[in-house]
Amino acid sequence: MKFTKHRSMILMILDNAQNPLSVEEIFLQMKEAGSKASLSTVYRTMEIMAANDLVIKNAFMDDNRSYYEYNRNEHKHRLVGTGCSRIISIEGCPIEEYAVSLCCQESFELTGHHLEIYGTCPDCTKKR
Amino acid sequence: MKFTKHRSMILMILDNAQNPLSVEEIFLQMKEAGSKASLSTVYRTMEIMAANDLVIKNAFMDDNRSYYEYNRNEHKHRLVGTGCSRIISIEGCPIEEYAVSLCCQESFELTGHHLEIYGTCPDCTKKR
DNA sequence: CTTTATGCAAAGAGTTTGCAATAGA
DNA sequence: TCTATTGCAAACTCTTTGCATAAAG
Repeated sequence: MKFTKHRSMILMILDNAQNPLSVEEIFLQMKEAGSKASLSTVYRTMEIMAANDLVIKNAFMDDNRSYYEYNRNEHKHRLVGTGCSRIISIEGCPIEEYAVSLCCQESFELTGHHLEIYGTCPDCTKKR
Repeated sequence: MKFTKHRSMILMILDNAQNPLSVEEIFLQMKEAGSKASLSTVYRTMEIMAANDLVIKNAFMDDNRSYYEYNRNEHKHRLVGTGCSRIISIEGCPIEEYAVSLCCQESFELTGHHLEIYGTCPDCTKKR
């Protein structure tokens, strides 16, 4: 796997992103930054990067598009304020132990999990 | 919203399904059962049913397709086989108690959470 | 009878692919 | 040099839409 201008730009964009980005969003940010990469290059690159664990492919958006985020190799969960998108990182993992025992019981080989908790933050609650 | 043959058949299929079904899967099952519904009818129907909370639209398969499941109005989590999309429903909610105490501690008002556990099922593990 | 649902075909998104040209190691 | 990457256009898949017809309430 070679490291080209396009690829380092993609990684930089994802590294700076607050949220997972769609291929089109990545492509547009590249364009803004002066890149002339083609859309198919971005598609191909994202696939390769996901296969190499440089990025994580997400599908939680239910709009039939793929989203990608930088893989920081850290296991994190978040409490997300649904009113304002305020985010609180959760210390530790409240589900790991459960996931292990569940997989053991079902004879699955555990590969991961996704957990996010949603709520209304104090400020948003006050405003109502 | 009118109740037609097509619609009751779709609900019946989803009610009997073990997993969320793609539009195409629903369409094929209808065909097998003798229905001549068109694909676009199924697409339109699923959208309407999701808007009316009769079904739940899912997007966790990361193949950029929509999946639908019958809405039993119950809180459910699952263990998803990443190799074959086999799904095992989890009994109870392993995170509810934690979510409540976390929100209490952060002065958030809990509104919900998303939890999904991923693994490789026994069959997929064998095949490797 | 009025409104909503349906079938069909065509259009629209998002994504993938073949191939020749290009650039990294 | 040699192989991996890129751009372009075309192809592909999933989904949506317009419109005339059919069926439900």
